[in-house]
Order: sequence, then structure tokens, then C-alpha cells
Amino acid sequence: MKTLPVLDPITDEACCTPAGQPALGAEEAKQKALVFKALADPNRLRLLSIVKAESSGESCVCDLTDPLDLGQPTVSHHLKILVDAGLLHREKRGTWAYYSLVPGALDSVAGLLATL
Amino acid sequence: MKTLPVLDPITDEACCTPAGQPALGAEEAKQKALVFKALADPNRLRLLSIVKAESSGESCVCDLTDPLDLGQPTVSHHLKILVDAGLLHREKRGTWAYYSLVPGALDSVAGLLATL
DNA sequence: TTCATACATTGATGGCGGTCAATATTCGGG
DNA sequence: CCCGAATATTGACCGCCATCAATGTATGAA
Repeated sequence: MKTLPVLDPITDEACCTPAGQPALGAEEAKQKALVFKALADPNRLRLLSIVKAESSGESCVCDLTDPLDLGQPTVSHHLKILVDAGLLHREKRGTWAYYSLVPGALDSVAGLLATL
Repeated sequence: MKTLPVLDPITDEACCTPAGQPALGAEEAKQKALVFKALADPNRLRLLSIVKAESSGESCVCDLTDPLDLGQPTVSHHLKILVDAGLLHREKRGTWAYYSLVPGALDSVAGLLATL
């Protein structure tokens, strides 16, 4: 198993889009599709929404299991996908795992749309 | 079969997000996920990219079959998904079908991200 | 050390989705 | 009217994915 980077940590300013015209190559398309795949599930969207709505900016798994009607392993599974996509950040403190939105990640996705 | 609306034709200005805080409901999440599902395939991203890059603003299926390495039925299938998601517009002139980007559709998707 | 809690991982299962071959449909030309 | 071209639809196959039950791992407390 490999946890691939997918979403660049944050690409400086506007600078790195080859041309924009020659249309997406097969490889770039594959990479970008990974991010949208992570967003292509209702429960994952709700997870992002809940984490984002939290005033503290972070949520532990136990707070996320109830709102959705899913088992804990399934929630952990979805969270891993969101982390691998570069959308969520995971920090373990004690027994708990706290998930928070990666700053600017959603904007980066919006950027992906603009550079199609 | 039903071709659902999914992406609103264009929601006026900033106006229609209930609150933003109470997190996504199950139903809204399902609807929004449909749009991202449409974007969650490399070949569909390439289709959007090609159509967008076309100077005329539109492409027929025959122009789209070659760049991707897919059969004609598969391309038509992907195009239908993009149309159902509200991302592409289909106009049939004679024997040909011309596909073009729905104006503002990609921006609407970016809006979906902002209102998570 | 032992136990309980919070979370992650594994394995299995059912269903959805991408692809193709074959066929249907629609349109323009002769 | 008949034929060929462009596209859409159908049916089938297969791999991937969401979900759960069971188990593993790690941390803190007694």
C-alpha cells in the first residue's frame, strides 16, 4: 500500500500550469480524478462538512460516527481516503485521532477545475 | 431512466445557502456527490478538457473518440453522464452531436466546494 | 501488568460503474 | 425509398468500492 500525495501541498502562486490549451494528458487526468473520487461519496462530503463546521476546527472519530449512520471502521476508512487525497489532516493525541481541514485544500480543488 | 437535474442552472448570486454551519444533510450530500462522481473519472476530465480547449467551444463525438483510447459507445456514455450532471450541453445538428461546456458550470462546482 | 477505550486494519460480501460488442435510431444523400 | 454515416442504447462482463464483522494496535488508567 502506498499513500500517494495527490493534492500538492499548495502550489505557490499561480505559476505551474503548463499551458492550459493542449488538454489534459492521461496521467494528469488520472491524478486529478483521484481528488474528485475522494469527493464523490455523500458520506465523505458530510465528513468534510462536519469537520469544517466544527468551531474548534477539528473532530475526533467518535464525534463523526454518530451523525452519519455508519460503523466506526467505515468512518475510519473514509477519513483515510480524505487524508490520502490531501483534504484532511490527521493528528493523534493520546488515544484520540483529530481530523482537520488542510488549509487551502478546497481552494486547490477549485483550482483544479479552473485548469481543466 | 431519469435524467436528474443535479447542478442548478445557475443559482442567482450568493443567496441560497441555508446557513453553512449545520453541516450537510444526507440528501444534499447525495446530490452534490453526483456532480463530483461525474468528475471522478480520468476520461471524463479529459473530455471536459478537450471540449473546453476547442476554439469553437464545441466538439462532436467523432473528434472525441480518437484522443481518448475508447470506443464510440463508451465516449457517448461518458458524455451522457457529463450532460446529466449539468456540466456539458448537447446540441444535435444533422447527424452530428455537438457538445459544449455549460457556461458557469465549473464555477458552480467550485461554489459547491465553498458551501460544504 | 492487566484492562478498557479509541482507532486502524483485514477479509468477505454485495452492488455500482467503466468498458466493449452488438444493435437500434436518426439523419442526409442519391 | 434505400443506403451509409454518426450517434445512442442495450446487454454482458469484470473490477473497484462502500460497508460490516472480526481482529489488531496503541494509549492511558488502575
